[in-house]
Amino acid sequence: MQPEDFSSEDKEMLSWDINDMKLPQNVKKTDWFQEWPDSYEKYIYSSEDRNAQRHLSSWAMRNTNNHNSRILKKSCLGVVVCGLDCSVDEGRKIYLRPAICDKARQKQQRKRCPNCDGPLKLIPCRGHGGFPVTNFWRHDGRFIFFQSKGEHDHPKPETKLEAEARRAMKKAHAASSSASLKLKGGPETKSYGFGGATDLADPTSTMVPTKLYEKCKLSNGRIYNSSELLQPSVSGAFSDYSDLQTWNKNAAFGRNPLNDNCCPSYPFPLTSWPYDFTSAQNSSEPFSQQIPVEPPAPKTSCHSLWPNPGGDLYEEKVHVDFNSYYSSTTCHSPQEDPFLLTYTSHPHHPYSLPGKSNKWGFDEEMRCMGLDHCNNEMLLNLCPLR
DNA sequence: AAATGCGGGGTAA
DNA sequence: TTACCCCGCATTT
Repeated sequence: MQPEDFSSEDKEMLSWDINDMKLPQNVKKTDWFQEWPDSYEKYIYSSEDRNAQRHLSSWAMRNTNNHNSRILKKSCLGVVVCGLDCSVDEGRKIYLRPAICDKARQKQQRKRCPNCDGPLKLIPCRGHGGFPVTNFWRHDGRFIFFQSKGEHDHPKPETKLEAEARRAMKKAHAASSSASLKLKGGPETKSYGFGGATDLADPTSTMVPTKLYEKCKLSNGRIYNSSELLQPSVSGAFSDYSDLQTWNKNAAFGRNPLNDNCCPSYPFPLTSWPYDFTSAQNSSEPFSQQIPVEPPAPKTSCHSLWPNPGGDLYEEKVHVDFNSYYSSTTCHSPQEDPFLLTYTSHPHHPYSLPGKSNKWGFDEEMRCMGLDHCNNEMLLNLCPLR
């Protein structure tokens, strides 16, 4: 679209700044929640959007005091990598999510690489003139305005959900290890990053805590079986990113190769379709409020089938599942651990989308997901379950 | 336990 | 003034 094609209203929608005294209120079209906002972007979300309400991002963003209670400012913490630059299988790298809490982050940095036991290293974000990328949130009227400044100059970390699930898993492993130690009276489990592997059966009926099971379901839409939960694994690993410079060039500019892979290369390692209609029906938010009015054309094809698209990434299992799974844990292979995240710059599955401007990246992802949803059965057939 | 938000206070340009 | 940062505290998840 050429600039002259914009109406004055469109221009108003584009020209606002988070610091303006007055922000546009005649918003006709709210944006779909962006999980990985990058570069200099602005979005207007519905005030009903739970993810926007919580100022969520899959980048590790911490609160920053800007002495302005009207505008919430957050800055990026970067990504935690292995100090020895180790690789997991197929060259994947470890990209952990920095803990948001200062104390927890210090603690995290004393921990070892889950893959090689080397030291961990925090790569700070310097994407905004040498400072961390900043995100700004402002609630105004029926909308939540979002603005980001800077381009992330580092790989994506695990999402919040992945990190949480990993923690939960580690905890459960510790618990199960100590339980087995008590039972058998001796150390016999080997640590694989998450802790010792034990042969548990169905997670719904055995030692895997229900909470963990739910958490794993929640993290990316999959319901893992116990062998997946406990197999030797390394979390937060991505491939082909040993050279950050390459990444930077790739990410230049305004986009990130991950965004090109809106769907996993191994698209649907799902043991069941994750959408839970009961949950959606029970949603406290009216469905109509969750859908941005007049969504961009690409996603309209399926948006009516997409339940609660602006819905809760992190609260209601279903939506969480999708958004997190598809946009961050791209390119799963059937053999992969659920938390082995891959990072490929060469999408090779039939559902990847061509390069595009970052602006609609997530919408495209949503479209992709919508398509996936529409073609659920077909795709499940295409991608046999383990 | 960790994430999140708030706000006091500091530094540097 | 602006834009960073650090810290402690309270609340939520």
